[in-house]
Amino acid sequence: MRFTRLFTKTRKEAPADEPSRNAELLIRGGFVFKEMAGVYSFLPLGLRVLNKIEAIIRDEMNRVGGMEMRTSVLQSKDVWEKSGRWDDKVVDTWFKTKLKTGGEIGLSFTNEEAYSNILKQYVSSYKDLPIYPYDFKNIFRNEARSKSGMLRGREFYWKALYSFSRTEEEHAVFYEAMKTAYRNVFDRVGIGHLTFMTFASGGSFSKFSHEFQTITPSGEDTIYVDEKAGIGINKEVYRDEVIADLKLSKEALVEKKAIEVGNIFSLGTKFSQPFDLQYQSDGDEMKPVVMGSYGIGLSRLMGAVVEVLSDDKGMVWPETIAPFKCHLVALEGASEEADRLYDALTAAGIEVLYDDRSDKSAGEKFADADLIGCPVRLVVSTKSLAAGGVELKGRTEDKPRIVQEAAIVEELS
RNA sequence: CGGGGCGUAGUAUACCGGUAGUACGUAUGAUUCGGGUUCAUAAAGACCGGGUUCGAUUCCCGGCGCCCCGACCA
Repeated sequence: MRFTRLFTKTRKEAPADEPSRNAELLIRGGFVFKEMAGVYSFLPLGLRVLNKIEAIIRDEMNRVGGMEMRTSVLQSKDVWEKSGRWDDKVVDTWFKTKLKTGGEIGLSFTNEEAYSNILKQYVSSYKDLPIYPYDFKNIFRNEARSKSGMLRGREFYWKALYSFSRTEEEHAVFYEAMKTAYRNVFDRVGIGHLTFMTFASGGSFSKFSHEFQTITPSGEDTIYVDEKAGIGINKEVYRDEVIADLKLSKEALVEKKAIEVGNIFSLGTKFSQPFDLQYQSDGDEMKPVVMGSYGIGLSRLMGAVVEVLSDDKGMVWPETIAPFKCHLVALEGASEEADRLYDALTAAGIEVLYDDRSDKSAGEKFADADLIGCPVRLVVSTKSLAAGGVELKGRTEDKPRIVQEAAIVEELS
């Protein structure tokens, strides 16, 4: 991608009304556009990152047997009345509106009801189970106070998977597989070392739910972490008996602020009962389906990555989700060589953001490269050519090294 | 939802009851060419509604919006 073809621009100054680090950098870098509080549009650079995160999650969900589909955003009232969650006194974050014909509808704020309602039509036998459908979609919550940039939105993009199992035992096996899948996701997007599986309140069907909490001072949640054991306990269940139950010691637990980047939940028959979601067993008995829910907020995850991996110059994207693998800077007097290099890299399938602007100073281009945060920066200039090739520098490295032009493609492959 | 703060060019800010100033960005022309170079010129602005006043961007009221603290958060 040529820089001159991107319609977004970087900004030197941070918006005054965005004190959160993630939104500040994402807006300055031209990754997102703020529509209103808690609502962001994804610009070309931001969408590339979001798509890469999505691809990683999709891959991990498919590996555990997930089946991607897409539930609707508009939801009818009667479906939600079955679970009792249509009532504003029960759920106060609804966005509701009316149909021309008079009916009331809502914009989905979660998916349990939608899935239960759909599956009621398709599940009737033990042969139909287990199944693990999931989707990526925009979710709407009328938050009284959205905040912290991408971390708590009114409209956000998430992945939700629901498991439909025959028995508690079958559910438990899948639940464990999802723990691993989630670990993989956070490792692959580059924040695994800061992300801890955290025990949180479980509701009526299990002792605990599990949250995946990424440690950062800007986090909203308070957790107690045993870094050695790789386990955390959410403040909401931080009690002596819980610590003992998890075989942890109070001395090893350190209080930290963290962002909840994902959670997994055993639902039991909480939703299958009101939706009458049952199956006929091989012993000819009617049994309720055992459910679980597994969510990851992708837009929040993207914000969390920025929050924990950025430095004073800008964003620092892990290669797996960077908008481009390398940022090629052409300086005065080397545009022909830079063009050639861009073509060679592109032909080799390497993603390049090529700063081909002819009216910007070197300093400005370097500042933009740091802000945008691609893992590798290449500089082609008369100076680099005189030194024998192209300058290559990792985003977090101080000093560049010279690589021969002919060796660059191999170096980056 | 309770409390607090704030709404001025695209962005960041200043002043003011009487012609709204600056910087960044943008445009044009020079200049410079390895960490946001320098200079000239130009375009571009008071959230909405009401009130007070000869006159309101400024004061008052209401609305809307934004930010922060708290509450809430499958």
